[in-house]
Amino acid sequence: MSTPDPKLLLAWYDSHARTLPWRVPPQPAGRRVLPDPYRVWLSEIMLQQTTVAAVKGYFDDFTRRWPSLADLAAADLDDVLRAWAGLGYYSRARNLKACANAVVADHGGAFPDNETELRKLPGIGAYTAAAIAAIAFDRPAVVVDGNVERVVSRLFRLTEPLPGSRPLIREKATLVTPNHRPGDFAQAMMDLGATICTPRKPVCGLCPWEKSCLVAHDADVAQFPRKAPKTARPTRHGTVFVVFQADGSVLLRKRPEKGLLGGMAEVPGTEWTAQSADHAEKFAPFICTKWTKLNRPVEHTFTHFHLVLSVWTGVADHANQTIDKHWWSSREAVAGEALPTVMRKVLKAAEPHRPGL
DNA sequence: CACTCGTGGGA
DNA sequence: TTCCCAAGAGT
Repeated sequence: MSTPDPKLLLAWYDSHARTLPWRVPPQPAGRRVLPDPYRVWLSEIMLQQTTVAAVKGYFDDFTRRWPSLADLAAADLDDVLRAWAGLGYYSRARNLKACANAVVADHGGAFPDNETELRKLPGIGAYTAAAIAAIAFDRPAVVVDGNVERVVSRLFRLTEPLPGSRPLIREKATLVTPNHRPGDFAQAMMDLGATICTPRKPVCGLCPWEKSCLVAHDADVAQFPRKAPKTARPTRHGTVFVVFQADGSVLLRKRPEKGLLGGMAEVPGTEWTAQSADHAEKFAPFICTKWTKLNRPVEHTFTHFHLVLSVWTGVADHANQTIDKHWWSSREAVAGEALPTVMRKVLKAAEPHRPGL
């Protein structure tokens, strides 16, 4: 069995590359056209643990609104958070803004072209530094993401489960990464992982590396890469209060800057705890005389826990009361708030109780 | 090193 | 329905 030949993968990529908004298509032999580093960086941040389908719309919105790095550096963080709402992993949005500021302040507004300097920027880890160096600057960086882990684990039939196998995966990835067209090679690995060497039902018959793959003809290709067993997801409980005014506006507040959903908007509520302690009456702000508890709680599953929220709704007794660190969001404004998906679920559940329908 | 940190879609 | 997962980073 021969070592996987980069030329075979690059030839496959030349005819099968996905067309993506942040990408420059593979060029004819001898030509090299590099993409805008700003767009490469933005796409890489958005794509961290996030599907291409989910990213596309956000990428279009961001690049339309902030066409250049300088535009993003000049933006308000809260505007960036509002634009990011729904995409998840919100620390990415904060680091995105911090990174834009740092590149302007410390690098004259141009991204550094090497992994070492890229790695020092907020939100850019080992993978993203290598990806930007390779894709935006065509540097021969070893790019190891989830796709590469899967492809390499299969090519070399690595039986040790993740994450323990990572050092060996990197070693093998280094072995196959060429000095020629490293940017296209990195993107080719991702396209291969996304369209051929997929997690569940890989299409080995269409793979340019089938002949050099040690598991292509196994019955259990999809069992690679092997992974350590996952721990069970606990359930947390909380109570939230959807307070309306007669004009249909709703009371919101801002979550703490750090931690889960950091800096995002929410309706007021209790802490989320393991016990379903319903201290609702004690917590409820004294701005509504009458409260209604929804029959059905709102449920939402995060990466590491499941959340069950009891939802109480009420209409404020007096118009435009000022409440410290809260604000009233009008019907028109709610859509543009930095509300994470779980809070949009809460508002949707309370919608039948909103005045002035 | 192990844990935190979102979401929507597909099987 | 339930589970898994998708171009990881920060601590």
